[in-house]
Amino acid sequence: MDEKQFLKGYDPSAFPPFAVTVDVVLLTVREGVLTVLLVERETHPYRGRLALPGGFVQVDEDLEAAAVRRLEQETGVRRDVAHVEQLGAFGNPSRDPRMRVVSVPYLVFAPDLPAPTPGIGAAWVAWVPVRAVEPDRLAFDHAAVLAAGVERARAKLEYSPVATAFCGEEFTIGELRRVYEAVWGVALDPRNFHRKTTGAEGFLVPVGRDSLPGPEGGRPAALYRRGEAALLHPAMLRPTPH
Amino acid sequence: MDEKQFLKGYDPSAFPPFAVTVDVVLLTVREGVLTVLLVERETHPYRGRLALPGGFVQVDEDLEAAAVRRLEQETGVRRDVAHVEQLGAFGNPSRDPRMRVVSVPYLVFAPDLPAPTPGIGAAWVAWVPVRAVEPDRLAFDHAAVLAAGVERARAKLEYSPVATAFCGEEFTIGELRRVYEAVWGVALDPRNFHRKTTGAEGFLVPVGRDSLPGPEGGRPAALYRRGEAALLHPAMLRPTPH
DNA sequence: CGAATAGTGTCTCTCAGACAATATTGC
DNA sequence: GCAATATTGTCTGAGAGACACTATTCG
Repeated sequence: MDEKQFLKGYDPSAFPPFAVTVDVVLLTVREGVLTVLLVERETHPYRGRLALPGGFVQVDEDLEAAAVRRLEQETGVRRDVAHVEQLGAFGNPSRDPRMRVVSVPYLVFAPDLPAPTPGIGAAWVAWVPVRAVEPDRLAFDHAAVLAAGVERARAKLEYSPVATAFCGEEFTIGELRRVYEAVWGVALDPRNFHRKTTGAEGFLVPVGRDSLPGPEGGRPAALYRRGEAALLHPAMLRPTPH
Repeated sequence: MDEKQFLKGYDPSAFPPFAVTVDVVLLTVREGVLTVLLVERETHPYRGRLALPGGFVQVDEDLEAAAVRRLEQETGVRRDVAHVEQLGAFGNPSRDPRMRVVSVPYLVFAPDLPAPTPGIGAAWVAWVPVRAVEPDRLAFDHAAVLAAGVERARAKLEYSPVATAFCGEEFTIGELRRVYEAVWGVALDPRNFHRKTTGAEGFLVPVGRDSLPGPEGGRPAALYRRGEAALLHPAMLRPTPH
């Protein structure tokens, strides 16, 4: 049988049927606290429980396109103001009581945003500080997905410039430092942080203007934009726990 | 409608039908060269083309279990002599001409092994040096999967002790150095390498015996096993390209 | 002025790369 | 001895954390 005949006669039902979903781990920093967007499910299964936003991938839709679509539908965040990366695949056979589902979560970093309005499939949408999330209250295996996302975020800040995705287009070194402090959950020395960020080749580009002084007073800070570097040299290493 | 009724009346065909496969990027170091295991496909699509070993996930089978099963079926490698980690999800809608397929590749590091015998779905199995793989000759999107696996391997050697998975149970510093040199494709200074590996807390545990002298002559080397550390402190950084 | 934040400089310690020197094997 | 590999040690420079000090704003 030649390939054409083979394809024509091909029977998809010969393969185990799966559904594929995408979930979105949307992280931001609000008031100095690492925060994740959660929805309350309004349909079974796990109706009424908190969950990551997400949904089924359509037949001709790319995985990342599906995640970006759900992101826009449920939160109004456009992909061009955010960093989006795949977090892996979660496919434990018992993770969804309906049928066999493999979920491909995407990790998104966005600047602080106005509170989103509930969208498709969600009764309620809110920003929740990551430290306040009770793992057992999340639907499906979303506690593990969220934990993987937070750990990825912490590691990624060390060697890539993605922390800037949590800031606006222009930002000060102090704002960037508060991002690192929120994601890592540690206090950093402002003086060493300034020296290291401005010293890392291609990380930051000075805008040439100063910020307005903040509500707390203090000297206005120089504004920066993100530079071209894809990797941080030298890396911004987390303080060692011991 | 309560949850029970909902589940009872649930119709899986309401969701887009996907197939899910696992692929295995099995890397080893043979004669100082980073090498990947490839098969020749004996079925459509891409019949006769080179591909990564892999196959469909069964309905009640965990993703990693499916990858380990294919690994054992096609190569005889048991998971306890190898390092296995998920590499992500590849789900471009056009990646398989038969139907919509999402593949979840797994990255495996194993010590040098005897040549495997062809297994299910493969006409031919062989070790191929990674540098000799012609990307356009690979089936599906396996060139991209392989590239992701090799890049992950290179990065992972820097901050984790997984390089030891390429060695046997007991190994010398020189054998470990040749792993790093093969994966990174660079020459390393044996003296600095020795100082750094033996100095990294928990990386290596001395066995207390020496290896037999090699065929090239030279002083016998002390044998080591892998230590308990999950992360390398300090990291083994790749030489910067410039 | 003091409080708050921004930014510069300095000191010390760790660690990376370069490479000298010594140790132990086979031939 | 000579070639090859293993191992220890030494030097120098980059970069980390600790922290003194100056700069600029508001009240």
